[in-house]
Amino acid sequence: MGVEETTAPVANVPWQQITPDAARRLVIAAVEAFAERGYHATTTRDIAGRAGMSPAALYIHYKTKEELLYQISSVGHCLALRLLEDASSGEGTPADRLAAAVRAFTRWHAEHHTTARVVQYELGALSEEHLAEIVDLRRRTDRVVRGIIQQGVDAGDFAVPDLAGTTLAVMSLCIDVARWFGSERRRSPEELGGLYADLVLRMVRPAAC
Amino acid sequence: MGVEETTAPVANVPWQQITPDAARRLVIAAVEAFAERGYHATTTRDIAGRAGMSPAALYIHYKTKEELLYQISSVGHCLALRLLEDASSGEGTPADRLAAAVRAFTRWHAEHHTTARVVQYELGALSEEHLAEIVDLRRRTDRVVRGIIQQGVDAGDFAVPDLAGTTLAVMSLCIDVARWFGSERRRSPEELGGLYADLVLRMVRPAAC
DNA sequence: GCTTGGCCTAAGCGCTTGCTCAGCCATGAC
DNA sequence: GTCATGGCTGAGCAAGCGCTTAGGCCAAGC
Repeated sequence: MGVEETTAPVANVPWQQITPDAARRLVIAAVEAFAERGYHATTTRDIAGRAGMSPAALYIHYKTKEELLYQISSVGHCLALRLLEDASSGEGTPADRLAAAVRAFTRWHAEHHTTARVVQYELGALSEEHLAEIVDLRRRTDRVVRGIIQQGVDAGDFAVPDLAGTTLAVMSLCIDVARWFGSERRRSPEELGGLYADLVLRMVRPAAC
Repeated sequence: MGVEETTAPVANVPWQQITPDAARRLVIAAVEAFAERGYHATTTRDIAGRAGMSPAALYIHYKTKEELLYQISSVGHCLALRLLEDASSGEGTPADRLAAAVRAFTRWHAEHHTTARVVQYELGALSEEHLAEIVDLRRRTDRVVRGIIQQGVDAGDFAVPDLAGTTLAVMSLCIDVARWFGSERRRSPEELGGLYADLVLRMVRPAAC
């Protein structure tokens, strides 16, 4: 509903793939509102108002308020997955690729922290079927990162006693950026990505030398 | 309202300091409900029902639904702060104390992940005055952890290029446990505390030897 | 035995919520 | 011209919300 199946490159302008224009304006308004106050505290009147429409206009483009959330969650998760897959299939050592993945994933959560907040913290409001789809996307995301770390271990570059646990910690660190980013202004998404890539490499590096 | 000022030891039985019994039952019911569905999606009827009372009984013990949230948030933040202060003022090297702090903080977020979820993710629903109080508690919490890391740097035990950023990352890692813990059963709070203490020590350890 | 005060309930008030519906208006095909 | 169509609005419905009120029950104090 509103998303075109496309192999077009991931745009830097967000939500470009959503048409028509009114549907896109609604999604952007919903992201803002959901990020600010949460899904349940946001009214359909508020969303429609931010998009410059009457409440009824929302239901021409989306069957329910939940479908709007699903749209945001779906697009966001697909984007995050593609970011990680790109980093994973890049050039260089496992350390290079892990650093690239963490940098990209962190940057995305910082740069689009409003979207990321909705994507990461409002899963509970999805319907059962929609949630199942999203959970599957998250599993795939996890697998990509675990794969990179596994390769580093196999190559002898990393020393990781608990692969699943370390993967979880790495993902968790990046995701939590969405929670606090914006409340402290001093750090840019790029700087943060660099810092986090460094910290993660330290986590997987062998202790002795 | 319901909290006794006390220097008694932190009890393992949660909410023991809240009297009378009915007020405590309400708090416990509210924690469950808020953690499951979020503050805004929880009704006062649901809370009262879980506590075995009529909706009106809630308002004998708490002026508003928000005051219940504040109670939970306040007690939770004080508890977390005390955990970290205890670890910070303990014996041993900075590395020992940092490990102890991370282990305790992580364990708490895992063991009481329902409470922690409310404490960490429902701040936005607090009133302005209550939020200000809580934000102050969080600043103090942050300072404690930064203090430990600073001591390690001063002693030459740690090599940390960005003190504030690393502190943020350490706290963030522990806090995010509340988001996902419970969805994967395999790990106990103790194991997770050990794993995270190890990962954090790796993050602050000097690279060369 | 009566009063007091703490704790509770049934009923419901005023309001907001997600969502619907009848109808308006610009556009484009014929 | 005319008629269908897609995008939109104003008005409003049924349900559910946070919270209040009037009053009942019962143990403790005198």
